[in-house]
Amino acid sequence: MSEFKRTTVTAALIYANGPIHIGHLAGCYLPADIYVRFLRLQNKDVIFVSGTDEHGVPITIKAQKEGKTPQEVVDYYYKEIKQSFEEFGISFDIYGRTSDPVHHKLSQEFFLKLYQEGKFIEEVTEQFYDEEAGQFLADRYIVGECPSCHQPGAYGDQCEKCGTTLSPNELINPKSTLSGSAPSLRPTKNWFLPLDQWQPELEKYVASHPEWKSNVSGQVKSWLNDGLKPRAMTRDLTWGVPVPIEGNEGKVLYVWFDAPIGYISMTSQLRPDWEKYWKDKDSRIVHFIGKDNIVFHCLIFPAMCMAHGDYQLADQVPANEFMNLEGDKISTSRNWAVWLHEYLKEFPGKQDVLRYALTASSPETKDADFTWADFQTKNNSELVAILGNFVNRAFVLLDKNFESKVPTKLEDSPLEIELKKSLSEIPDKLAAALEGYKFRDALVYAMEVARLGNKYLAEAEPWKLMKENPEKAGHVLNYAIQLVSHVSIALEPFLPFTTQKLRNSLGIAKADWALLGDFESIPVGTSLKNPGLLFEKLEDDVIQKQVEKLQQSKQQMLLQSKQPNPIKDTVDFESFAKMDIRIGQVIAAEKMEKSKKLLKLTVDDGLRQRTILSGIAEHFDVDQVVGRKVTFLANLAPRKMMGLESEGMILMAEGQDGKLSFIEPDSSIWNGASVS
RNA sequence: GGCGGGGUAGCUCAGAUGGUUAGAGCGUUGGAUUCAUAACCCAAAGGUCGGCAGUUCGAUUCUGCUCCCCGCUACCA
Repeated sequence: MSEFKRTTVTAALIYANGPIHIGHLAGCYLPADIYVRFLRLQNKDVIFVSGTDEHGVPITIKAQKEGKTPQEVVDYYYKEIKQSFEEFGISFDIYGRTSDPVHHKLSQEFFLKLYQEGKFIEEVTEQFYDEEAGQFLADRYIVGECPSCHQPGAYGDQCEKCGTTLSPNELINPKSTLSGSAPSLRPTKNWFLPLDQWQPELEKYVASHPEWKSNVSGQVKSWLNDGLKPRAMTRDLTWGVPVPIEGNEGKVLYVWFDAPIGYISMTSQLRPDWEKYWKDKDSRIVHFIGKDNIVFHCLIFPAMCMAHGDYQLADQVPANEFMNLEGDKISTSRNWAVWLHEYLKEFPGKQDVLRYALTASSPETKDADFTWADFQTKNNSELVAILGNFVNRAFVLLDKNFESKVPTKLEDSPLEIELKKSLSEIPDKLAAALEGYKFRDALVYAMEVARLGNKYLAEAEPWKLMKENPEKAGHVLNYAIQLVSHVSIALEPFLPFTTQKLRNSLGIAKADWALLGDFESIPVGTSLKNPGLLFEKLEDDVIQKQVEKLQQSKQQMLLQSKQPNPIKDTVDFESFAKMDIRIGQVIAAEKMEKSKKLLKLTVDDGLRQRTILSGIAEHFDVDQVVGRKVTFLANLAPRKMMGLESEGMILMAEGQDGKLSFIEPDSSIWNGASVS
C-alpha cells in the first residue's frame, strides 16, 4: 500500500431511474465509504467518486411510462439519490452524472481516439427499425407475444411473465412500443471492441492480481475460459452520448462504454490535477461494485483502457455479493426493498444504526440476509448495550463526581497496564482488516475498544473508589475518557454521525488515526459536555411495523399478479378454427440432457406417437406426467430445440403461485379427440 | 446443461500452505455486580466443519464423485 502516493476510489454508478435501497448500500457504497474514511483518518491522499448513470434504455422506458422526457426522469432521481447519500453520510468528494456535458465531451474524445487509431471493428448488422418513428428499436422497445408462455407484452430481451430471456426476433407479432407498428429489419453499422484481441493482455492483467477476492477472479476467469467476443460499443438510439463521427446521427455510445469513463469525467470536475489520479503509475485505483458489475470493471473497462493507452488499470475491485431482505431477493419491481429515503424519514438520526447493521452482515463472501429482527438485535444488544452504555457510563460518572472535568491521573496499576496492552493490538488488526476489505471483521475490532471500556470500568469499579479513594476514581475516569476518545477514532469510518457527536463532547476538532494509543489526548481539566444517549432501544412494535410494511407490499404484489391478463385482440372464427387442439396421452417422458426446463414427451395422438418438448421440468417429475391425458396444439409449426424437433405444444395453465397445471379432460376421452 | 461462488455451533458469519482442546458476535444457561438505556462483567453448555470415497502416519482443510443454495450463461414451444 505504501508504494502508492494516492488512491482513487470509485463506487458503482447507479441508473438514475429509481431510488436507493439497502442492497445498493451494502453492495458498494457503504464499504467504499468506510474505506475512504479510513484513508482520510490517516491523512492519505484519496478521492471518492461516484454518480448516476443517466443513459441506457431503462431510463427511456421509465420516462415513456411516466410521460416524461428522459432528462426529467434523470434530473429527478439524480437529485433524490444524491440527497439520500448525503443524508446517510456517504462522503463522496464528487457525485456526478453522465448526462453532464463534460462527461459527453470526455467520452467522445475517448471513443474518437480509439476510432482514429483503428481499435474498433466496424460491422453491419440487421436491427429492428420503426418506420413511423424513424428510429432503430432497442430490445426493450419491442413487445410481442412470448414464444415461451404465449403471454402478450413480452419485451425483446425478456418476458417478465415467465422470466425467459429472449431476443427480439423470437417474439411473435413484434410491435414497436413507440408507434405500435410492426418493425422491419434494416442494416445498420456499429463499432465493436474486439475483446478477443485483448484477451492475452487481460489474462496477464488478471493473473497479476492473485489477491482479488475469489468471487471476482472466479467470475472473470469463467469469462476468459469461454473466450471473449467482440462487443458493440455503439447503439442505434437517441438517448446517450452521440457517436462523434460525422454522418452517424441517431447513434450513441453503448452505456457500458461511457459509464466507467464517468468515473474519470467526474474526477475532472473535482479538481484541476485530476489526471494524475487516473494516469499516474503511483495512483491506486479501487472500484467498489456489486457482483453484477464484475465483468464490466474487470474485463471490458480494462480492455478499453488498454486500447486507449493513457489510463491506469484498477488495482482492486472489491465486489460484494448481494444482500437479501428477509430471506427474499431484493427487487425493485416487486417493491421488496428497504428504501433509503424512506428509512431516513422513518428513522431520523439513526443513520449509524443502519450503517452498523449493514456492515455487520455485509455480503462480503456470499449473499447475506438483512432482517428487521437482526437490525433490532444489533441496535439493542450491541450499539445500545455495549457502545452507548460504555460512553454513557463514563460521562455520567464524570458528571456526578467530577463536575464534568477530566480528572488527574495517578500511577498506572496493573489494570491500566493490561488495558493498554489489549488496546495496543487493536489499531494494527483494524488497519489490516480495512486494508484487506474485510469490513465486517474490522467493525468487530473497532467495537472491541468499547468492550474493553466496559470491562475496565467493571474491574476498576470507580463508583466504589469514590467512597474510599476519590483520587484513584479520578484516575480511572481519566482513562475512561481517553477510551471514549479512542472509540471516536476507531469507529469513525463506520459510525460517522456518532463519532462526530463524541468529538463535539470531547472537544476534538478532527479525528486522527495517529492518536490511537495516545492516553493523553484529552488534557486534564478539560470541561466535557455529556452527549446524552447515543442510541436508544428499539421496541418490538417499531420493528413489527417495518415487517408488516414489507408483508403488505408483498401481498399487494401478489394481488396484482393475481389479476387476469386483459383479453387479447378479437380473432375471427376462421383464425380460431385454424388451431388444431387435441387430446393425447403421454406414454413416455424423459429429461432433456442439457436443459433445466425441458422434458421430452412422447404423446399418443391417436394416429401416431409424436415428440413434444415441453418446458415443465421444473414443475413435474418424469413419473408425474407419464400416463396423463393432455391437451395439446397439434398443428403448431415444428421447432427445433436443443437439437430435437418439437411437434406441438402442451397447453398448461399457470397458477397464482406460478405453478403449472395440465389441462386435462374430466373423463377418459380417447386419444386424438378434437377440442373445439 | 456449462462455468463461477457458497454449504462450519440455535442464528449471522470467521478460519486452517493438512497436525495437540475448530473460532467470533448474537442467542441460551449459571454466577457476580449496581456507575449505566434490566444495560455491563465472569463462566458454561452448544459443532462427527453438506454426504460418500480416495491420497496421507493423520483431513473439516488436498483430490474425485454426489446432494442442496446463489449468480452468470445456453437453440428454456
